[in-house]
Amino acid sequence: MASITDVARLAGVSIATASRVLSSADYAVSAPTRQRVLEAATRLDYVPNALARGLHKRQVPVVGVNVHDITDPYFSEVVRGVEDRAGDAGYLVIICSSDRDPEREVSYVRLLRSMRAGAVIFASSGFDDPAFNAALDNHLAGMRAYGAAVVHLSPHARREPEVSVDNAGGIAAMVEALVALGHREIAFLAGPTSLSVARQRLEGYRDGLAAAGRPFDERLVEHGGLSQVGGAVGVDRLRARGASFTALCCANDLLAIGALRRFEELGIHVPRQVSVAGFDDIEMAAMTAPSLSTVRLPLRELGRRGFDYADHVLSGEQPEHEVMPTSLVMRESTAPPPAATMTAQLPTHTANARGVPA
Amino acid sequence: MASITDVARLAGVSIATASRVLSSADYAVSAPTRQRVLEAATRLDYVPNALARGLHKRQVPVVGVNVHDITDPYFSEVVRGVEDRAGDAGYLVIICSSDRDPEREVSYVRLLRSMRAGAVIFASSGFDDPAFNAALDNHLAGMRAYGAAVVHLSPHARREPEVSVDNAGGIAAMVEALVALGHREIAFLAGPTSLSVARQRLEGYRDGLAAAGRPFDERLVEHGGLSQVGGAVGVDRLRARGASFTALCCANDLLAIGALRRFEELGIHVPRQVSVAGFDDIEMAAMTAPSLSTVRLPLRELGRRGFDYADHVLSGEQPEHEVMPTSLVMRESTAPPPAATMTAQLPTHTANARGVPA
DNA sequence: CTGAAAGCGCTTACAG
DNA sequence: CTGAAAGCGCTTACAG
Repeated sequence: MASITDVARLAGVSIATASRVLSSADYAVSAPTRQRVLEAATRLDYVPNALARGLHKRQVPVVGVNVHDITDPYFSEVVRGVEDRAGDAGYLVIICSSDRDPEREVSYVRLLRSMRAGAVIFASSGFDDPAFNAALDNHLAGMRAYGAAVVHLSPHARREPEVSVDNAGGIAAMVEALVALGHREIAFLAGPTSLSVARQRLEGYRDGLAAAGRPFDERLVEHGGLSQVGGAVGVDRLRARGASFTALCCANDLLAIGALRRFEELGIHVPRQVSVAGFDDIEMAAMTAPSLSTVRLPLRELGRRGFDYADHVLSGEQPEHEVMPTSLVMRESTAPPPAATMTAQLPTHTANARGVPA
Repeated sequence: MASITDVARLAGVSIATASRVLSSADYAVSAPTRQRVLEAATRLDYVPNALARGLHKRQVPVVGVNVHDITDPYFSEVVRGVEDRAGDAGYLVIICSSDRDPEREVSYVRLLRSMRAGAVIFASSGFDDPAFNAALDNHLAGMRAYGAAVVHLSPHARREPEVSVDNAGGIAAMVEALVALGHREIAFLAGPTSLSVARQRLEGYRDGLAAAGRPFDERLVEHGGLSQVGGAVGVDRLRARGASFTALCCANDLLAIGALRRFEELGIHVPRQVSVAGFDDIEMAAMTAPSLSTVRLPLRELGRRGFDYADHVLSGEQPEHEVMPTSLVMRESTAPPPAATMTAQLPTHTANARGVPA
């Protein structure tokens, strides 16, 4: 492995001069000298040692991305966006799947700090654990101390994200679209209140209702895990309670797909008897039967902007916070409501005309 | 940012001693001294500088994973497996999505080399471009020179993978299962011959046929991209040619899903009129209608073994190569064949009884 | 069990 | 435009 010393020797210059031409900064070096150094470098197959360089620069061109789980399509898409831009800037991207485990997250950030990563991007939303947040803030402060950029793509410990997606606006738009289709009673399958993203989406549901002039009725809301099982359970709970609705809006696609499956099992036709809408537009959303109407999030772009933001911070700027718009994707799972409301048509255990729990 | 010097000073010992207790190697240090150093370290919130350490050790605890695209579920699953084990070993994982672009792959490996990554794992299969392979081999040699481990999870430039999945065996097992269901004419949608993985799977198709005592007929094979579009196109080509078959085995799930959709459009019932089988068992395979019979690959485990292999190499061992078994997942898309062959039942443009092109 | 010192491979003021 | 030298923060023979 040739070092800069070998290159300098072969070129017959000092290592300072060799460094000046090799480090690609535009130092004033005479053309012939520069030439000789470049030749020596290629001859020796010189590859600079990023560790040595980083030791001096106090950081290395590496960006860590904190995700819930890299196999979750939401996050792999965001990571890919980060990678798109990182590649252009000569940065390597490290993935940190914390499985929403505060301890793992802290330990990853500590590792990133120890590696003197130039930036961390938090793609997954935070926890409300104070002890954990203190430890995390401590490491983040340590990172900022050596000049690293810290970027959040979702709410994190009460701090506003630097770049984010308009969760509330997206759900609100879907609710309004459902109202425009003629729905008057729209139920909502929310995620767990412990997740800030889920809270934002629930907020969007209220906003959409308000914008459409419809009242908010908490009996039409069910909380649960953001999974298919959660969707099935949500449908059952709503029905057991005799909730009356013609459309079901969900906090994410998995929830919606779970609901779709459950309705199918129950022999309830979507969208003829009930409309179902998701959120995220994961790949699977286009493949279900019926295909899912949902809200598309510009995830890859979110990742790109996240890196750009970090890049700007690294060059000493103070970039603007940014909220990226979502877009509606109406497919087969939504349609105008049937003449009567669901409970009037469907056999539920305890249903009554107005959806009041029996 | 406290350095080891600060810790040593506060503890009243030399930095050599501080290093000996902090580097976690089991050096002989008196208990009270060790205690004082540890206290000083926590007091100062000391986080070791991995760059300085790596500069000395000539490598850093980082593993790069080369993938086609991190958003492809196949690869994100493998990466997650790598991450599972890397985490235990204190390694960080860098993802390198090369989009099957030789130049990008080479540039990523160069970057990994410059960062003195402890290991590279190639999850995606290689190219046959000689110029590219020379550049790649050069960087890989450079990495081995400083002690890095190089692991392949699929065939790469004629080299046997260190750890891999039994592609041929998996397809062969599916073909045999289809024969066991009663199918005698089984068509195959292969991937592009330029991909070694695709070649292995085609080989498996031949193996399975041979094992079941069925002849290989090249008119029942179609090549194309490993995508849904490729699946639809493959079905059309087979039919246009009047190929006669009761089961369609595909080189991957996307191909199979594309075929499923195409058959649906054509009004051909799966599995009543034709059985369809995939390969990979991506998440989507369980969600299609009908759900897809396929071959499950232990992808996460593949990633784990890949890291384990690297880890063993790093500790100076010479681990055994390993081929991981696949398993059949029979769902709704396969069933016994109809009494007559497809062409006898279905209206195709140029079909005739024996499937010979008109 | 502990310390002084050299060295890992770069970069960047500081002189000239 | 070029070089000598200090320093980034560690680890590890080498002595004692």
